[in-house]
Amino acid sequence: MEKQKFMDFLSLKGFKVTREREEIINEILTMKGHFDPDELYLRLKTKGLKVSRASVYRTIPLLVESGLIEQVERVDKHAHYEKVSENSHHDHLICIKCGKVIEFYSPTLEMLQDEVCAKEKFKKVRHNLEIFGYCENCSR
Amino acid sequence: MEKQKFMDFLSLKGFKVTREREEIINEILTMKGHFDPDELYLRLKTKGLKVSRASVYRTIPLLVESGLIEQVERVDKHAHYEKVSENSHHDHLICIKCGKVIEFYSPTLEMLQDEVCAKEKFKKVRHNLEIFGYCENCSR
DNA sequence: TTCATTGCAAAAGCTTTGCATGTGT
DNA sequence: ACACATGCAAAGCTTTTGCAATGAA
Repeated sequence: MEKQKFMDFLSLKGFKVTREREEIINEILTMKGHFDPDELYLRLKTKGLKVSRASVYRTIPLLVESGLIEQVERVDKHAHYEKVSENSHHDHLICIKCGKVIEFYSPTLEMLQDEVCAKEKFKKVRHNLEIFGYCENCSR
Repeated sequence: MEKQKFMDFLSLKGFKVTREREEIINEILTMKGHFDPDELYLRLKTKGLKVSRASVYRTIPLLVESGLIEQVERVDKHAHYEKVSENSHHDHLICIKCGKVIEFYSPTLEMLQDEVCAKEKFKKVRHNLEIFGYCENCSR
C-alpha cells in the first residue's frame, strides 16, 4: 500500500518516520487530483492536525523522490503535485530505426492537453501521442 | 514585420508607443528560445538601455495580448515566454462524430515532449498528437 | 494639456532556511 | 546519546503595486 511504500522509503534512506510525515502522506492519499503545498497545509490545519508549513514544504521533495507524487506544471506560478497512481495511461517514443518502443507518462502533458481542449470547448475522449526519432542506441 | 505589429497593436488599443516598449520588443526580437522577465531585464541593462524591471513586467502582458509571445511552462517556478513565430508546427483535435479537425499549437506541450525525450536520451525527429473527442457542436 | 507610463521602493505571495528545541532509532 | 526533524520567524525570490514625476499624443 502507498503509505507503507513511503514509510519503507524513509527507513531505507535513513530518514525518520515522524507523526508529521505520516499525517502528510495520509492526507495526500485522501485527496483527488492535483494540489499545491499550501493547499495541503491548510487541509491539515483545518482538520486540526499540527504540521507546520515548513514541514509540508520539506516533506514534498521526499514524496517526489519516493515516487509517490509527481510535479505538474500549471499556468499560474505555484508548484502543483499529484499522486503518481492517478493515471495509468502512457504515451510512446518510437525508434524509426530499430522499432523499439519506449513508454512514458507525463501528468503535465495530460493536463496541458486538457487545457487545450477546454479552450476549444472540446470534450476529450482519448488521445494518441507518438514521438518518432532515434533511441539511444540507434542515435550513435 | 514583428515590431511594427506590436506598435500597431499599441496604437490600436490606445496604448502609447514609448522608448521603453520599443527597446523591449527590439530585444525580444534578437533573442532565440525562451526567456524569463528578469533575464530580459538584465539583457537590456547590460546593453546600457534604461528600462526598469517594473516596465519589463508591465510590458510582457501586452506582448502576450498582441500575440507576439506566448507563455511557456517550465519545471522551475518562474514564468517563461517565447516568440510565437518560433514554431509553426501544430497538433490536432479530431471530432469522432462529425470529423471536424481543429488545429492547435502549444509551445509548452512541445517543450515537455523535448524534456521527455531528453530524459530517455531519445533523439526526436517528429511527433504526432491527436486528441479524439467531441467538438463543441457535437457534444451538445 | 491630459492621461497613460515610468521608476523607485515598498508590498505581496510563495518557498526556503537558520536556529533552538524536540524526537525517532 | 546522536543525528535528524520540527516550528517559528526571518530571509529569499519573483512579481505586483502605490505614487510622484515624466512624457506621448
